[in-house]
Amino acid sequence: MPRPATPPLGVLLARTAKTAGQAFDRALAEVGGSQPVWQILIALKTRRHASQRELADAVGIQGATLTHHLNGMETAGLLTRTRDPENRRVHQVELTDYGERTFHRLADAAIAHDKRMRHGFTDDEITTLAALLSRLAENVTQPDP
Amino acid sequence: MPRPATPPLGVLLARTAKTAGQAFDRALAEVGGSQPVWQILIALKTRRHASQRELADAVGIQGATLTHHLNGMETAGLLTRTRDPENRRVHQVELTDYGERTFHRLADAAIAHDKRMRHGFTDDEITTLAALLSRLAENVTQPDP
DNA sequence: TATTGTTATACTCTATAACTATA
DNA sequence: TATAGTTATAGAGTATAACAATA
Repeated sequence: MPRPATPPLGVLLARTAKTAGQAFDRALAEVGGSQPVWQILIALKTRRHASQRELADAVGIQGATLTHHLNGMETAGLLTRTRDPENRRVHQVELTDYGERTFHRLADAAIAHDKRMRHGFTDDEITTLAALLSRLAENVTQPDP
Repeated sequence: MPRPATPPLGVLLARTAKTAGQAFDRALAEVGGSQPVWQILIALKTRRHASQRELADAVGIQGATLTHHLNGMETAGLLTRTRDPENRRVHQVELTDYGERTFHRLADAAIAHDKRMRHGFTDDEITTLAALLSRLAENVTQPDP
Protein backbone atom coordinates (compact mmCIF):
# COMPACT_ATOMS: atom_id res chain seq x y z
CA MET A 1 0.00 0.00 0.00
CA PRO A 2 1.32 3.43 -0.89
CA ARG A 3 2.90 5.29 1.96
CA PRO A 4 0.70 8.26 2.91
CA ALA A 5 2.52 11.02 1.04
CA THR A 6 4.86 12.52 3.64
CA PRO A 7 4.09 16.21 3.29
CA PRO A 8 7.16 17.93 1.87
CA LEU A 9 8.10 20.04 4.84
CA GLY A 10 10.01 22.52 2.72
CA VAL A 11 7.01 23.15 0.52
CA LEU A 12 4.68 23.45 3.47
CA LEU A 13 7.02 25.82 5.25
CA ALA A 14 7.57 27.89 2.12
CA ARG A 15 3.85 28.12 1.51
CA THR A 16 3.02 28.99 5.10
CA ALA A 17 5.80 31.50 5.27
CA LYS A 18 4.68 33.11 2.05
CA THR A 19 1.08 33.37 3.18
CA ALA A 20 2.00 34.56 6.65
CA GLY A 21 4.67 36.85 5.28
CA GLN A 22 2.29 38.52 2.87
CA ALA A 23 -0.25 38.99 5.64
CA PHE A 24 2.47 40.46 7.84
CA ASP A 25 3.52 42.73 4.97
CA ARG A 26 -0.03 44.04 4.72
CA ALA A 27 -0.28 44.54 8.47
CA LEU A 28 2.96 46.52 8.52
CA ALA A 29 2.14 48.44 5.34
CA GLU A 30 -1.11 49.64 6.91
CA VAL A 31 0.91 51.54 9.47
CA GLY A 32 3.58 52.62 7.01
CA GLY A 33 6.13 49.87 7.58
CA SER A 34 7.76 46.91 5.89
CA GLN A 35 9.50 43.77 7.09
CA PRO A 36 13.08 44.93 6.50
CA VAL A 37 12.39 48.26 8.23
CA TRP A 38 10.76 46.44 11.12
CA GLN A 39 13.69 44.02 11.44
CA ILE A 40 16.14 46.91 11.42
CA LEU A 41 14.15 48.81 14.04
CA ILE A 42 14.06 45.72 16.26
CA ALA A 43 17.79 45.25 15.89
CA LEU A 44 18.42 48.90 16.75
CA LYS A 45 16.14 48.82 19.80
CA THR A 46 17.31 45.45 21.06
CA ARG A 47 20.93 46.35 21.56
CA ARG A 48 23.72 48.64 20.51
CA HIS A 49 25.67 47.43 17.53
CA ALA A 50 29.32 48.19 17.10
CA SER A 51 29.05 48.79 13.37
CA GLN A 52 26.64 48.69 10.49
CA ARG A 53 28.24 45.45 9.42
CA GLU A 54 27.20 43.95 12.73
CA LEU A 55 23.74 45.43 12.34
CA ALA A 56 23.47 43.93 8.86
CA ASP A 57 24.45 40.55 10.27
CA ALA A 58 21.81 40.84 12.98
CA VAL A 59 19.18 41.52 10.34
CA GLY A 60 20.59 38.90 8.02
CA ILE A 61 21.35 41.07 5.01
CA GLN A 62 24.46 42.38 3.24
CA GLY A 63 26.03 45.70 4.15
CA ALA A 64 25.04 47.32 0.90
CA THR A 65 21.48 46.17 1.36
CA LEU A 66 21.45 47.68 4.83
CA THR A 67 22.76 50.96 3.45
CA HIS A 68 19.90 50.92 0.98
CA HIS A 69 17.33 50.60 3.76
CA LEU A 70 19.09 53.07 6.06
CA ASN A 71 19.02 55.61 3.22
CA GLY A 72 15.28 55.24 2.99
CA MET A 73 14.81 55.32 6.73
CA GLU A 74 17.01 58.38 7.11
CA THR A 75 15.10 60.17 4.33
CA ALA A 76 11.88 59.21 6.09
CA GLY A 77 13.24 60.79 9.25
CA LEU A 78 13.41 57.57 11.28
CA LEU A 79 17.09 57.76 12.11
CA THR A 80 20.32 59.70 11.83
CA ARG A 81 23.77 58.52 10.89
CA THR A 82 26.79 60.31 12.32
CA ARG A 83 30.44 59.40 12.28
CA ASP A 84 31.94 58.09 15.48
CA PRO A 85 34.54 60.69 16.62
CA GLU A 86 36.67 57.86 18.05
CA ASN A 87 36.87 56.06 14.74
CA ARG A 88 35.49 58.15 11.96
CA ARG A 89 35.07 55.13 9.69
CA VAL A 90 32.26 53.91 11.91
CA HIS A 91 28.81 55.41 11.53
CA GLN A 92 26.57 55.65 14.56
CA VAL A 93 22.97 54.94 13.75
CA GLU A 94 20.42 56.49 16.11
CA LEU A 95 16.66 56.52 16.10
CA THR A 96 14.96 59.90 16.07
CA ASP A 97 11.86 60.52 18.17
CA TYR A 98 9.85 59.82 15.08
CA GLY A 99 11.80 56.60 14.64
CA GLU A 100 10.91 55.62 18.20
CA ARG A 101 7.25 56.35 17.62
CA THR A 102 7.36 54.39 14.38
CA PHE A 103 8.91 51.46 16.19
CA HIS A 104 6.03 51.40 18.65
CA ARG A 105 3.47 51.76 15.92
CA LEU A 106 4.94 48.81 14.03
CA ALA A 107 5.27 46.86 17.26
CA ASP A 108 1.56 47.29 17.89
CA ALA A 109 0.79 46.07 14.39
CA ALA A 110 3.16 43.13 14.81
CA ILE A 111 1.59 42.19 18.14
CA ALA A 112 -1.89 42.35 16.65
CA HIS A 113 -0.71 40.21 13.76
CA ASP A 114 0.81 37.71 16.15
CA LYS A 115 -2.36 37.56 18.17
CA ARG A 116 -4.30 36.78 15.05
CA MET A 117 -1.86 34.05 14.02
CA ARG A 118 -2.00 32.49 17.47
CA HIS A 119 -5.75 32.34 17.49
CA GLY A 120 -6.91 28.95 18.70
CA PHE A 121 -3.42 27.86 19.77
CA THR A 122 -2.66 26.87 23.33
CA ASP A 123 0.46 28.20 25.03
CA ASP A 124 1.93 24.73 24.84
CA GLU A 125 1.35 24.55 21.13
CA ILE A 126 3.03 27.92 20.63
CA THR A 127 6.00 26.78 22.67
CA THR A 128 6.21 23.54 20.71
CA LEU A 129 5.94 25.31 17.39
CA ALA A 130 8.59 27.85 18.32
CA ALA A 131 10.96 25.11 19.44
CA LEU A 132 10.42 23.06 16.30
CA LEU A 133 10.96 26.09 14.07
CA SER A 134 14.18 26.91 15.87
CA ARG A 135 15.54 23.41 15.38
CA LEU A 136 14.49 23.48 11.78
CA ALA A 137 16.32 26.75 11.21
CA GLU A 138 19.41 25.26 12.81
CA ASN A 139 19.35 22.26 10.50
CA VAL A 140 19.36 24.56 7.56
CA THR A 141 21.90 27.02 8.93
CA GLN A 142 24.53 24.55 10.01
CA PRO A 143 27.20 23.96 7.37
CA ASP A 144 26.80 20.49 5.90
CA PRO A 145 28.58 17.84 7.96
CA MET B 1 6.50 37.19 38.22
CA PRO B 2 6.98 38.31 34.64
CA ARG B 3 5.64 35.93 32.10
CA PRO B 4 8.53 34.47 30.13
CA ALA B 5 8.55 36.72 27.06
CA THR B 6 6.26 34.97 24.60
CA PRO B 7 8.43 34.76 21.51
CA PRO B 8 6.89 36.87 18.75
CA LEU B 9 5.70 34.07 16.56
CA GLY B 10 5.55 36.26 13.46
CA VAL B 11 9.18 37.27 13.85
CA LEU B 12 10.29 33.71 14.51
CA LEU B 13 8.33 32.40 11.55
CA ALA B 14 9.61 35.16 9.30
CA ARG B 15 13.18 34.50 10.35
CA THR B 16 12.92 30.74 10.00
CA ALA B 17 11.19 31.06 6.68
CA LYS B 18 13.81 33.46 5.42
CA THR B 19 16.67 31.20 6.46
CA ALA B 20 14.99 28.05 5.22
CA GLY B 21 13.79 29.79 2.09
CA GLN B 22 17.26 31.01 1.20
CA ALA B 23 18.67 27.54 1.77
CA PHE B 24 15.93 26.11 -0.41
CA ASP B 25 16.71 28.73 -3.06
CA ARG B 26 20.32 27.64 -3.11
CA ALA B 27 19.37 23.95 -3.28
CA LEU B 28 17.08 24.59 -6.25
CA ALA B 29 19.51 26.99 -7.93
CA GLU B 30 22.19 24.29 -7.86
CA VAL B 31 20.06 22.22 -10.20
CA GLY B 32 18.91 25.18 -12.26
CA GLY B 33 15.62 25.90 -10.53
CA SER B 34 13.88 28.47 -8.39
CA GLN B 35 10.99 28.44 -5.98
CA PRO B 36 8.38 29.92 -8.31
CA VAL B 37 9.36 27.54 -11.10
CA TRP B 38 9.24 24.64 -8.68
CA GLN B 39 5.80 25.67 -7.38
CA ILE B 40 4.50 25.98 -10.92
CA LEU B 41 5.89 22.58 -11.89
CA ILE B 42 4.27 21.01 -8.83
CA ALA B 43 0.95 22.63 -9.67
CA LEU B 44 1.17 21.39 -13.25
CA LYS B 45 2.08 17.86 -12.24
CA THR B 46 -0.39 17.61 -9.41
CA ARG B 47 -3.51 18.15 -11.42
CA ARG B 48 -4.95 19.66 -14.57
CA HIS B 49 -5.97 23.25 -14.25
CA ALA B 50 -8.83 24.70 -16.21
CA SER B 51 -7.07 27.98 -16.89
CA GLN B 52 -3.94 29.92 -16.15
CA ARG B 53 -5.93 31.97 -13.71
CA GLU B 54 -6.63 28.80 -11.75
CA LEU B 55 -2.99 27.81 -12.02
CA ALA B 56 -1.94 31.22 -10.72
CA ASP B 57 -4.31 30.81 -7.78
CA ALA B 58 -2.85 27.38 -7.03
CA VAL B 59 0.62 28.88 -6.93
CA GLY B 60 -0.56 31.95 -5.06
CA ILE B 61 0.49 34.63 -7.53
CA GLN B 62 -1.25 37.04 -9.90
CA GLY B 63 -1.99 36.14 -13.49
CA ALA B 64 0.52 38.60 -14.88
CA THR B 65 3.18 37.20 -12.57
CA LEU B 66 2.39 33.70 -13.79
CA THR B 67 2.70 34.86 -17.39
CA HIS B 68 6.10 36.27 -16.51
CA HIS B 69 7.28 32.90 -15.21
CA LEU B 70 5.62 30.91 -17.98
CA ASN B 71 7.44 33.08 -20.51
CA GLY B 72 10.74 32.17 -18.94
CA MET B 73 9.84 28.51 -18.63
CA GLU B 74 8.66 28.36 -22.23
CA THR B 75 11.86 30.03 -23.43
CA ALA B 76 13.82 27.53 -21.36
CA GLY B 77 11.94 24.74 -23.11
CA LEU B 78 10.13 23.45 -20.03
CA LEU B 79 6.61 23.82 -21.40
CA THR B 80 4.41 24.79 -24.31
CA ARG B 81 1.32 26.97 -24.41
CA THR B 82 -1.33 26.31 -27.00
CA ARG B 83 -4.82 27.66 -27.36
CA ASP B 84 -7.68 25.37 -26.42
CA PRO B 85 -9.64 24.71 -29.65
CA GLU B 86 -12.85 24.50 -27.60
CA ASN B 87 -12.36 27.95 -26.16
CA ARG B 88 -9.56 29.79 -27.83
CA ARG B 89 -9.25 32.28 -24.98
CA VAL B 90 -7.89 29.53 -22.79
CA HIS B 91 -4.26 28.50 -23.12
CA GLN B 92 -3.29 24.92 -22.43
CA VAL B 93 -0.02 24.63 -20.61
CA GLU B 94 1.86 21.38 -21.09
CA LEU B 95 5.21 20.18 -19.87
CA THR B 96 7.72 19.08 -22.47
CA ASP B 97 9.90 16.02 -21.90
CA TYR B 98 12.60 18.39 -20.73
CA GLY B 99 10.07 19.96 -18.39
CA GLU B 100 9.31 16.53 -16.98
CA ARG B 101 12.96 15.79 -16.45
CA THR B 102 13.45 19.18 -14.84
CA PHE B 103 10.55 18.47 -12.51
CA HIS B 104 12.23 15.27 -11.34
CA ARG B 105 15.58 16.96 -10.97
CA LEU B 106 14.07 19.68 -8.80
CA ALA B 107 12.04 17.09 -6.90
CA ASP B 108 15.25 15.25 -6.00
CA ALA B 109 16.80 18.47 -4.79
CA ALA B 110 13.67 19.35 -2.80
CA ILE B 111 13.61 15.90 -1.21
CA ALA B 112 17.27 16.16 -0.26
CA HIS B 113 16.61 19.59 1.19
CA ASP B 114 13.65 18.26 3.14
CA LYS B 115 15.70 15.39 4.47
CA ARG B 116 18.28 17.84 5.72
CA MET B 117 15.66 20.01 7.37
CA ARG B 118 14.07 17.02 9.06
CA HIS B 119 17.34 15.84 10.50
CA GLY B 120 16.88 14.93 14.13
CA PHE B 121 13.10 15.19 14.01
CA THR B 122 10.87 12.26 14.85
CA ASP B 123 7.93 11.44 12.60
CA ASP B 124 5.60 12.65 15.32
CA GLU B 125 7.38 15.97 15.49
CA ILE B 126 7.13 16.39 11.74
CA THR B 127 3.43 15.61 11.85
CA THR B 128 2.92 18.03 14.71
CA LEU B 129 4.88 20.77 12.98
CA ALA B 130 3.01 20.31 9.73
CA ALA B 131 -0.33 20.44 11.52
CA LEU B 132 0.60 23.56 13.46
CA LEU B 133 1.85 25.30 10.34
CA SER B 134 -1.37 24.50 8.53
CA ARG B 135 -3.49 25.94 11.30
CA LEU B 136 -1.28 28.98 11.42
CA ALA B 137 -1.66 29.56 7.71
CA GLU B 138 -5.42 29.25 8.08
CA ASN B 139 -5.51 31.88 10.79
CA VAL B 140 -3.76 34.26 8.48
CA THR B 141 -5.69 33.36 5.37
CA GLN B 142 -9.18 33.58 6.79
CA PRO B 143 -10.82 36.97 6.26
CA ASP B 144 -11.08 38.78 9.58
CA PRO B 145 -14.22 37.77 11.47
C1' DT C 1 -19.78 43.23 -22.38
C1' DA C 2 -17.25 39.64 -19.87
C1' DT C 3 -13.36 36.61 -19.71
C1' DT C 4 -8.55 35.00 -20.57
C1' DG C 5 -4.26 36.06 -20.99
C1' DT C 6 -0.31 39.33 -22.33
C1' DT C 7 2.35 43.61 -22.39
C1' DA C 8 4.16 47.64 -20.30
C1' DT C 9 5.82 49.44 -16.46
C1' DA C 10 7.37 49.88 -11.90
C1' DC C 11 8.39 48.74 -7.13
C1' DT C 12 10.83 46.15 -3.36
C1' DC C 13 14.35 43.37 -1.72
C1' DT C 14 18.46 41.58 -2.51
C1' DA C 15 23.21 41.08 -4.13
C1' DT C 16 28.14 41.88 -6.10
C1' DA C 17 31.74 44.91 -7.52
C1' DA C 18 33.91 49.10 -7.53
C1' DC C 19 34.72 53.12 -5.02
C1' DT C 20 35.59 56.65 -0.99
C1' DA C 21 37.12 57.76 3.52
C1' DT C 22 39.37 56.67 7.10
C1' DA C 23 42.91 54.13 9.81
C1' DT D 1 47.12 47.78 3.23
C1' DA D 2 42.92 46.90 5.80
C1' DT D 3 38.40 48.31 7.38
C1' DA D 4 33.66 50.74 7.30
C1' DG D 5 30.51 52.20 4.58
C1' DT D 6 28.48 53.98 0.08
C1' DT D 7 27.45 54.08 -4.82
C1' DA D 8 26.48 51.92 -9.10
C1' DT D 9 24.34 48.46 -11.20
C1' DA D 10 21.71 44.45 -11.81
C1' DG D 11 18.55 40.62 -11.18
C1' DA D 12 14.56 38.13 -9.23
C1' DG D 13 9.94 38.25 -7.86
C1' DT D 14 5.93 40.59 -7.53
C1' DA D 15 2.15 43.77 -8.70
C1' DT D 16 -1.25 47.00 -11.17
C1' DA D 17 -3.10 48.99 -15.28
C1' DA D 18 -3.88 48.99 -19.98
C1' DC D 19 -4.45 46.15 -23.83
C1' DA D 20 -5.64 42.25 -27.28
C1' DA D 21 -8.11 38.31 -28.39
C1' DT D 22 -12.03 35.67 -27.93
C1' DA D 23 -16.63 34.63 -26.48
